[in-house]
Amino acid sequence: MENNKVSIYDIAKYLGLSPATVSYVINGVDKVSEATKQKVLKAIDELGYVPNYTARTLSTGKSHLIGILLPLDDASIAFLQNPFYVEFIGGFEKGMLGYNYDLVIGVTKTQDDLKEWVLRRDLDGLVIIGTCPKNIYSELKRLNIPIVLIDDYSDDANAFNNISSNDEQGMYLATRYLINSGHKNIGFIGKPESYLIDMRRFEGYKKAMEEDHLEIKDDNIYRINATFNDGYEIGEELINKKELTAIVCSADILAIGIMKKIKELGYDVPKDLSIMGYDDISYANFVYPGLSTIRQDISEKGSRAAEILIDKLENDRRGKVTINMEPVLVIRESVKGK
Amino acid sequence: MENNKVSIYDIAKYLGLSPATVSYVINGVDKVSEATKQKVLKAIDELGYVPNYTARTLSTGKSHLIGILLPLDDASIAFLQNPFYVEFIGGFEKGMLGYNYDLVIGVTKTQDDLKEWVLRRDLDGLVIIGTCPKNIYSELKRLNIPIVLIDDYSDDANAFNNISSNDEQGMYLATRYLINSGHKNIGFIGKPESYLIDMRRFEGYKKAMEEDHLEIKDDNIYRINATFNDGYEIGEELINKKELTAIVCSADILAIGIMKKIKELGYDVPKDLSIMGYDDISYANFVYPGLSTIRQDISEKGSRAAEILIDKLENDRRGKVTINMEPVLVIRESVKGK
DNA sequence: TCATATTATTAAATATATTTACAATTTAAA
DNA sequence: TTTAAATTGTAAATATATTTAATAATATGA
Repeated sequence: MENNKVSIYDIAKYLGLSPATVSYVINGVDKVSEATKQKVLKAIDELGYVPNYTARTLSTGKSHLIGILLPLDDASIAFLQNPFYVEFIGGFEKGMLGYNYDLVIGVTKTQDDLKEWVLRRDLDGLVIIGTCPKNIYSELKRLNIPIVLIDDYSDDANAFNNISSNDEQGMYLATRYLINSGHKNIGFIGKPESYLIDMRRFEGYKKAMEEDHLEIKDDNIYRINATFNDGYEIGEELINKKELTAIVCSADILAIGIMKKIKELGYDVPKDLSIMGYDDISYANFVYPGLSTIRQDISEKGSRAAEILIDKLENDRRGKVTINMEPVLVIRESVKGK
Repeated sequence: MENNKVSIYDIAKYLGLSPATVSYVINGVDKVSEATKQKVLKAIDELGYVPNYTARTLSTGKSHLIGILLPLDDASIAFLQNPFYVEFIGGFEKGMLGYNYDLVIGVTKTQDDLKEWVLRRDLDGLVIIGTCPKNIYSELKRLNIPIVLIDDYSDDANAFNNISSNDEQGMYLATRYLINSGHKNIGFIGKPESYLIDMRRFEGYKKAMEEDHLEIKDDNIYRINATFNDGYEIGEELINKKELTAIVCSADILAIGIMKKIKELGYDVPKDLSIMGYDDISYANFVYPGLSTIRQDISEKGSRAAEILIDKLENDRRGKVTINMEPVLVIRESVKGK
């Protein structure tokens, strides 16, 4: 094998030392005299040595690789239309700063692939975004590496490190803001029966409504998927329902779709309908009028995920961590007082 | 080292064969009788053997890891507000399907880090998005692995595999569409002197204007960065310049910022100003009115990048590949005939 | 000074898969 | 039946870093 790479053997030979001594210096093992250490450090610099993580992994069993699973399947591709992933990854890398871990992306990994993927690469840890297929959790447990689930609201997820947002509180804030602005007939847009995240948000809506003894009418609940198109398509029905003065949406992208249709039909937001979004994606501010919404700090989620993994891996910490992040009300122009 | 993982040694011992034979079966080396092969395959299945890529990498020198460099620094974070990266990665993974490569994300890698990063992980290939710091190219060459540059319009980039869009043609299409719609006084929004990509787009604008003997006035060129905020801030100036009837923007996000300000001021798009974007990010369709723009197929860029790398790595293909993708005019509602 | 303790260094084993060089066996050809 | 050729298989070397156990060198105390 032609190979110009410098190994600890080269350095050892160059200095007339053994590879072990060089390894000790590199790893800061306090077994080497100061003089020898300096010589080794100098040689590393001179020869341009770069540690080979592959060999290190083989030897230590730690790859310093962390897998991140993005669900890129058809069902969730719409979800990608918001910059969630990149923001998350940015935050994650920030949290990893100073620790030599690399992030391996897994897209379209089915549960069959998943286990093999983790094993063959000796992945040290795993971050999974979104709810997993039901039957994968026992498999995950068996992998025996730290795993952080992001926004997985299933019961199974409770057995893992877990970062999510307090969605009930978030939607409570949204609904309360509408109520406090004088609205009484408030619609809910989302699929509480299909998606756990929507269920939790529905609970917040319900709590606010019941607090003020406002009626929750089932035909004010519009069960559609969280995509622009689904919002766009329901827009006409919403604007034509005159008793409805405001809606809360379980996703900004939905609200943006609804808003677009309403304006195409010649109506005005918020005059003809007040709209609350959820997520505070950047485009919530970019559309006109600016969408009032609930912010969850995605980048923060990323760095918290990194911290959890680092703590597990570097300090061999046991036990599971659950973080429920508090959402914040963001007021722009899509809601009008009544 | 407590270790429950199954190696080819375990399989070899289990069957009374040598590890080499097992390796041959796994790698399809035609040196093993059908009978032995079947026995080995059966044992692999029974014992749940998963090949260890770390050991394989050490032995073969090929890591089957490809690095992707996302520029997450301050200057480009605004660029992230469009879903470019995830769409690109999605396309890339699609192109990689069936080949066992994994994608390692490098964010915030400075050029110092970069070389070490590639070496220590034995990266087989590299994808770099956006223009690199000037002095990094010679370093890249020395890495001696296939590299694909995406949307790098610097001269240095010519020495590498290269995927970009025909931006001149794209902006030509945009400008021509405005001219054909009857506009004569057309502004250009972008920074042709600072960004190579904007320079190329400016060339297309110029070509269309000169073709019809329309004057390019320097005070119709607005040199701002491609962010929502910069667009938003220039909006008022643009709408107040009454002789201007249309503008071409070097990025959708810019056009969206301009549009928002104009509407906040009570003006109408396209009645008071016709606007062309560039990129066709999903939000070009989500805003009201829908933004007419130029589409570049990002996902396609990703899969082409994957194909180039695969071809180099699997077939040991030499030479560099240059792909210039053709843009497409997308007509929505932000342009009005005069 | 000798024995013991401490520090510094090395040889060898380990982690796992691949590959080269070679040995053994079988088949085909002479 | 030999010889040659092809097939099937193995032992050992290799890739690189870590780590254990052992040894060598030095220092300390009696």
